[in-house]
Amino acid sequence: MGIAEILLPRIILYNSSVLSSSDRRKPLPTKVLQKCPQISADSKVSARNVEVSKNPYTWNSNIRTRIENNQHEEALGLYLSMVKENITPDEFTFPLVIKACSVLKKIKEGKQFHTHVLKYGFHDVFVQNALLYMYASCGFVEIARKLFDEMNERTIVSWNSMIAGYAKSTSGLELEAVVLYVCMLNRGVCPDAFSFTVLLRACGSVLAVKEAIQIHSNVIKFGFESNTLVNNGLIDAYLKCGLVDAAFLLYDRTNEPDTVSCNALITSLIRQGDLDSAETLFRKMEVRNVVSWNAMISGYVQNGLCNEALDAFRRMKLEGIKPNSITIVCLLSACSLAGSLSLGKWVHLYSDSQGLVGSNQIVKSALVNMYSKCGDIKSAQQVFKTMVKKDVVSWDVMIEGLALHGKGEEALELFHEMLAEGVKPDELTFIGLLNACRHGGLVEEGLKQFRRMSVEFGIEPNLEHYTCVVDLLGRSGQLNDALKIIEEMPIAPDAVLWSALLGACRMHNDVLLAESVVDRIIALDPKCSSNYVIMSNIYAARNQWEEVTTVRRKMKSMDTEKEPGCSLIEIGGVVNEFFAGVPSDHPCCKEVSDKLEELMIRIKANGYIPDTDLVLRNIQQEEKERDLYFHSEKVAVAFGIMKTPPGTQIRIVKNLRICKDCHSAMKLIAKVEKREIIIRDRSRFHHFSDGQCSCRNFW
DNA sequence: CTCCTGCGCT
Repeated sequence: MGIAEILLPRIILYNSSVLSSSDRRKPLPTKVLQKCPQISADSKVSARNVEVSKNPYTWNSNIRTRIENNQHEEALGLYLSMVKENITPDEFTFPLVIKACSVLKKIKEGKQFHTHVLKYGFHDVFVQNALLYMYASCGFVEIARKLFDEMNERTIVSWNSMIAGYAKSTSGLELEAVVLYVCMLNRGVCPDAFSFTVLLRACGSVLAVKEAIQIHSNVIKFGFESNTLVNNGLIDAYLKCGLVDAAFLLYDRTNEPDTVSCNALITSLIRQGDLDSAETLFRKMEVRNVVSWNAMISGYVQNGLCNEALDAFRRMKLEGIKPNSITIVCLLSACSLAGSLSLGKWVHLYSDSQGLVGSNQIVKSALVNMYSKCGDIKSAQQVFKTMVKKDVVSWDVMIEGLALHGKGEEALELFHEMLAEGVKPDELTFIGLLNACRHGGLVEEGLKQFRRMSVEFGIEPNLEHYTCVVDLLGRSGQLNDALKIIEEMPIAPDAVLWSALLGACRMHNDVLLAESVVDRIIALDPKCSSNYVIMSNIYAARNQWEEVTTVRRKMKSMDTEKEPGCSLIEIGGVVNEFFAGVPSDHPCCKEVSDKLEELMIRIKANGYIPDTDLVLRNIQQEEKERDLYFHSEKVAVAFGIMKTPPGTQIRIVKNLRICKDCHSAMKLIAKVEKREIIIRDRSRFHHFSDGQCSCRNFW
């Protein structure tokens, strides 16, 4: 069976259609060849041919073929075999293998080649250029510059490589690209098309409209106006600087619209939030390549449209376009968003079979993220372990994953490991850490890390960090300390931050503080319904029904609606969606209601007392209980129990936070049904089993 | 032989 026959499982999200059996997952082929077959063939050649294979020329052209086919790992493998065969590399070998290091960002191997170069004494300009670019593309711009300054002969490629190094740098050195370009002109070196394409990459960050226009005038001056590559670079530069009209003007003036410029426009439209126009442009394109499809898939995912993203992926394959690792990363994002473990697993197997995982850190980090977000923290940890090179994002996603699953101590341990390996933490590392402490009830530790971040690591806490700390203190009952933090922080608090405090007020029934907090929230964001809901919850819990009515009237006048609770459960490849309330539009609604009633009776016999304080309306006890019964996660659980064999794990994704009542009900359902129930809510994962929850009541 | 625009991880 060929790889092309593997089909994407037809997981239908937000819809109850049935999966057709022919589309089910088929066994996957074995891994891609790691070794290059040509090597063994070469080593078996007869004595007559030995002379030929001793010649580095044959090896060089083999290496070049690999590089042209994007098989950079294999190219480096060939070099090793070559050395093993006692063949001395020549001045043509090094530019090739060093280029492979640049593409793969293998600085360690690159440095080794640098040593070899010095040992063999190859100092020609090709080797020097390759080294220069290798250091620049691995982020060592200063080393590259040192090499550049020491070169006794420079070609236009040397200048372009150095300019590219600055232009692509993320450390604010983009301006240096322009400085060097001007320096080059002053020395009488004439730029070529490459000079402009690399220079234009610096636009959009430090370099703004003014510089883009200046570069454009230089393009005209040196006669590269009709060069497609340069023109595309200009279009992209204008888009990134916000001169969208100018970009479209350049695009319209082009005789033959190019795929690359179209892709840039699509990306820009998506960035502006205009998905419809992006779609229209995409449909009009005559030639669509993998980047075009990736741009659309990424656009759908950014807008939360998982179904459309998957659909685009199917159409892409039908058009015969081969997905690349970027496609995989986008798909994994969609899986994380939908919380669909089965789909995520499929994407993992599929990308492995296509050789798209390999040692790609970004794909691996996306996998770690997907497994954590889909509730399979063990697989996330397994993938993480296989990562040879870990960047700050890899550590961040793993720490955040452990936090989501309430493994606070493990997250802290990992953080120390990260520091020990010399990786510098960033803002998101601390979001992960603070979340880990929040979800693990580690108040002191959380405060310690919060203080550390600016003092030791020079990272100033942002609103999100403050929200974590306020939540951490608030949950543990230290409401005044939380308030103090807000009052003393150097940045202006937003509605979300105040909401964290309001939630804590609800938890500890501090109605006085809540009243002053809610006023501040309404002043900042009058439309957000959840705060009115929390406030009316506080009043309802104290039987202050008049106040409840006032809040709800105010909420109505503000034209806000409560976001409806919604839970997803995937069974046999179909995602079933349940909203709060008696299910009415699901094919099995009557059976689900009956099953739920039955479950409630059984857990009541095991000590379940409905927490009717949580119900908003002033209604009779019995009705209050019915309101609680039909929270979406309870309905979804009843459906899951009904539709799966005894003992099967149940996984649910919920859009809001799980409520206290559902939380205690789930513990008992897990116990009486002898099932493991895993619920992902807006804030974290809850693993229920045998009457307990993994969150130890911190959430 | 070396520099080549567009799409990616919390």
